[in-house]
This record gives sequence, structure tokens and C-alpha cells, in this order.
Amino acid sequence: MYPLLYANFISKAPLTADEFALIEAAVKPVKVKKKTKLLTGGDVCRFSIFVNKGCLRSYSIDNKGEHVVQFAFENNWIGDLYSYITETASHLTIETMEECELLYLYKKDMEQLYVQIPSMERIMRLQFQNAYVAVQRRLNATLRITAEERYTALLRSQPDIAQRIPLLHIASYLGIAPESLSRIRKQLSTR
Amino acid sequence: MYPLLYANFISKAPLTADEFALIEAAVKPVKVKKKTKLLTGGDVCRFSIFVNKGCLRSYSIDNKGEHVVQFAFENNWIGDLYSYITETASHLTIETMEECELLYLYKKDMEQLYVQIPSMERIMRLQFQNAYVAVQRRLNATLRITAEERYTALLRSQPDIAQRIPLLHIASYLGIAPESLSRIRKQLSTR
DNA sequence: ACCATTTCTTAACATAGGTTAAGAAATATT
DNA sequence: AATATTTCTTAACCTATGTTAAGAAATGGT
Repeated sequence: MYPLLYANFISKAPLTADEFALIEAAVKPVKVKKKTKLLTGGDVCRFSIFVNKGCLRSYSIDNKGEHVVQFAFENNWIGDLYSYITETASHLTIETMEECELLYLYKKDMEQLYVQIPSMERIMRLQFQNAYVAVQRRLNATLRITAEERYTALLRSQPDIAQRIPLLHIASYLGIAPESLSRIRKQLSTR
Repeated sequence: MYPLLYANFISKAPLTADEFALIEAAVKPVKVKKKTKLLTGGDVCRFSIFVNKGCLRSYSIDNKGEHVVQFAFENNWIGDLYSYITETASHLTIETMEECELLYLYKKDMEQLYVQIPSMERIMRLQFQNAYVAVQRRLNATLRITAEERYTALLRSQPDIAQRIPLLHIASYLGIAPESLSRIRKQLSTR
């Protein structure tokens, strides 16, 4: 039924067919249009979203504008883990950037699954752990390498990003002005 | 016996006197001199260290030199959470920067405590969560504000840092050259 | 197909921070 | 106290990225 989701789960912990059937029953499939807000700053994030098709971004807003925190493509999870766990207001907005097929896993249903499926706890711990490692790695990159190097590294890890995501948002994710990314692209093309 | 440790634990989860006695029995107190390495890149980190007195830093090393990842002062924890959980080689070195009184909590003993003390799981989850939030916040700061603003923010959150820690290491933590931090200090003093 | 909107590029100029090099100050060692 | 080591400061110059402004290109809606 959801082969991508199945692969995603069993990469973290083994599951029987019956157990995965419980997960599929808990999951809420949703199709949404481009530029739809799925979470707005101030809301409590009560779900994790699995991307079956399409892509999304999460971003915070301050007096300087939007700052992209994360992109999520097919087979990725997105949400606000901190708000989810603490049940406090999120500082993030989550928005689709293409037409998307998403699978919502609500916390309420997740708690059921914890009781029914022993490996479930491991899965959430791994999700947190992956999030932690990803942000730690990105911090190191930001402190130590130039924007150009960060951009080429991003292209390597997600080769279709330049086609799928406006330069504007990629620049925001890298922490630079869009004009600077445009200049970087030009420099890269003339080599 | 260890009032700082006690306060640190009960800020995360309630504990009975008997439960805290089990923790105190599990903890290994150590006094170490300045500039002692407690973990070296390549080791698996099998402990969390609680700082009762003194201060430490963790750092990674690459071709450009050392990069400070974290400072830990009294009442803080330090370790390599990723290596600890995955039991893979750490990329970090942990080193004292003053004479220290430390409390080691080994993973092996921690696992006993998990069985004996129900709130223990919550405590570790909170530790991970705090680490995640701290690094997320630092990433945002690094992407969005100048080195000068990051330095004044650091001073605000840890006012004695300028007295206790060499400028060299503070600059590394901020991701700038020591000369630049020296220049920033000068600019701040003439205002 | 046409118009509105969004996104991207370019260029000139400004600035934060890096690099190099030298010496001064502080701290540790004998 | 004298010396060695570490840490800090300063200054001149360099480079990456920011800022502003304008127009070009692409995309979306009707």
C-alpha cells in the first residue's frame, strides 16, 4: 500500500506484516496543492509528516524575513520535533512547495502504536537522533566552510534540488542572500 | 553528597531519596588537572560527564585545526551523545580547561538505573532533546546574526566565559579567527 | 495567448571577517 | 626571579558575502 513508508520504517527497525498493517491503518493520507501551509508558527505540532511525493520546507520568520530550516523530499519526514515532544507552540511554518502526497502520523495514534508495536519506541528515538546529527552536521558546515562549498555539498546530497526549489529558498537555507547564490552559480558554471 | 547533581536530576524528573542514592552509588567521582583529555577522537564515548566544578570543551579536528563544539561549566553535562547512543567512534575530543571535579555516569551503569528507576528514561530523553534544541538554536544564530552579536549573546548567557576561557577557544566556538574576536572586543570596549 | 506575479541575474559599491606578520602581555615552568 | 610558552592585540591588506537597484526570464492564472 505504501511501499516508501514501509522501506522507511524497516530501515530503522524490523516489523512484521501485521505490525506494518497497524501503522498503515494509523496513517492519514492527504493530497495537498502547492504553497499550502500545514503548520503555522504558534500552532502545536501534533504530527509527523512522511513525504510520499512532492516536497516541503519548514521556516521561521523574524524581522529579516523567512529562514528555511529544512527541506523534505520523497521518503523524508518533516515536522517540528521540539513542539511535538513538548507540546508547546511551534516557531516554524511548514509549507508545500509542490503538489504533495503526504502521510500524517498523529501523536495520538503514534501513542497507540507504541503500545501495540515494541519497535516503535526505537523508531522515534532514531528519528530524534537523526535530526540531532543532521543539525549538528549542518552547524559544523556553516561554521567552517564557505557558502559556495555548502551549496555544492547540498547539490551532491540532493541533485535535483536546483530544478525543484526556487533559488530564493535555497539561499535562505544556506543563510545567504539570493543575489549571492546567483553569483555563486555563475562562478560555478564558468569552470 | 552531590547537591548540584541532585538539583540537575530533579529539574528533569522527580526522584525519591532512595532512587537518588542509587544514582550516587553509580556515579564515579574524578578529579582531573587542567588540559586533560577525557575522550579522544576515535574512541567510543561510553559515558556522560557531569561537571561539579571546573570547565571543559569538546572539539573536532580537521585540516584547518580545532573547532570547539561545546563548552561545559558547573551543572552542565558533556559527552558525545551520538557516539554514546550508536557506540561508534567519536569525532570529538573532550578536554578540561581548568582543574575539574567531574562525575562520570557510564552507559553500563546507566542501563542498570533505567531498570531500577522509572523516571530515568525521561531524563535521557530530555538530555537528547535539550542537546537538539541547543544545537538548533546555535545553527539559527550562526546563519542569521553577525559574529559580534553571537559573542555578546554568549557573554550574556555565560558572563564569566571571558575570564575563564582563552579567547582562542571562544573564537573557535563562534566560528571566527582569534584576531577577529580581538577586533570585536576592541570595538565593543569603545562604545 | 496575455498579463500579472514570481523568480533570477547583473553590476556597483559597502562591510564583516580572514590572513599574515609582528610584537606585547600574561601565564607557566625552572 | 628568569625564561619559555601560551595567549592576545594591532595593523595592513584581501576576499566573500551583503545591499541596492534595475531589468530579464520564467511561471501561473484567466
